[in-house]
Amino acid sequence: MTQDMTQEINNPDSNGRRPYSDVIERLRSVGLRPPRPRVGLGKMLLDGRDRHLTAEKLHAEAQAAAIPVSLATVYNTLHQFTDAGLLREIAVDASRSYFDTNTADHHHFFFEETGYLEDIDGDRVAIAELPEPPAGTRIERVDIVVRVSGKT
Amino acid sequence: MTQDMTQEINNPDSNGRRPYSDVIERLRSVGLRPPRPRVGLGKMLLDGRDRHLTAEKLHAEAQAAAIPVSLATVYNTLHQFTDAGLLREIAVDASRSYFDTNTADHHHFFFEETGYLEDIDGDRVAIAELPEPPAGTRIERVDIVVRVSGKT
DNA sequence: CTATAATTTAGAATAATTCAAAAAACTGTT
DNA sequence: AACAGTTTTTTGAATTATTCTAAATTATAG
Repeated sequence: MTQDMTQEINNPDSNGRRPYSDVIERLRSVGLRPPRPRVGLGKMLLDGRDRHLTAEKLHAEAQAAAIPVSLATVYNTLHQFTDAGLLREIAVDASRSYFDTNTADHHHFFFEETGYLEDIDGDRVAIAELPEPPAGTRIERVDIVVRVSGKT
Repeated sequence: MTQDMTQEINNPDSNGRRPYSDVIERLRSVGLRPPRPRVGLGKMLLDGRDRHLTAEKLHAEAQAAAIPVSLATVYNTLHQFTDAGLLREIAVDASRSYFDTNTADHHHFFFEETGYLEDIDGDRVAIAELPEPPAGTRIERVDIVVRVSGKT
């Protein structure tokens, strides 16, 4: 390897695209450096698709995509991204953590049988009334989970 | 012990109260038999107080109340009660399961720093608009979690 | 290119929960 | 009150998700 990876990563690839630079910029903008595993995961997580992933699933996908990251790094990265506001953590199932690549205002359908999550755009829900937050606190977020089950 | 426990349990105690019979009736009404550990936990869970408990906390309370149940039984019982509709399971924190003794229509404040949960009566919240459930499904429940954090 | 700091890694450790097999308790029937 | 059949509980091991730790690697600034 004659050329170092920092360069290779930022330059246009053989198709003329610059596959990593967007991710690197986003990472930089939230104060995260761009080591290769983090960038690799960033590319999978921050490509604009709205997805709900567990750490295990992301790890498996990374392996499949020939991005060799350890599970510990997957966990670290998910939490770093969440802290930086690039992801959101959702609690629906008590035993697994789901990370949501959609950080816009939105809510979820939760399919009780399958554990599947589906986004509900924020503008399709209207909360007409909500109590004041307890004294000394401020509302960070309102999460709505609509639990549905198959009619059968 | 000359008298068997089944009787003792159903009869008025020395204060003239019948501490177990209500619980036993409720269990029976949902198809659960009244073995002693289950009744003991039922007494702690179904006494009308609105509480949010983890399995560990309930186990500790039971020990403290001289109701010797194993942790496995606590888990079994919590799930049986939940399946029977006597409790509700809440997912807010990914790592712990909370069981809610309040099964009426209501929602929650979640204090992010402490993990504490506070009830919001169902009539203090109004949802003006909600999308149709996905085809082939029916809404089981709408859970709203208002995440708050200390102003400091 | 080197020194320093940050990051990743593998694997051990932890925490919550579930499972499995044996022991105990409950039920309905005599 | 005793019996047989079933349910429930128990203990401790097993599992699963996640976190931690120390060493090795990689990135950054000078």
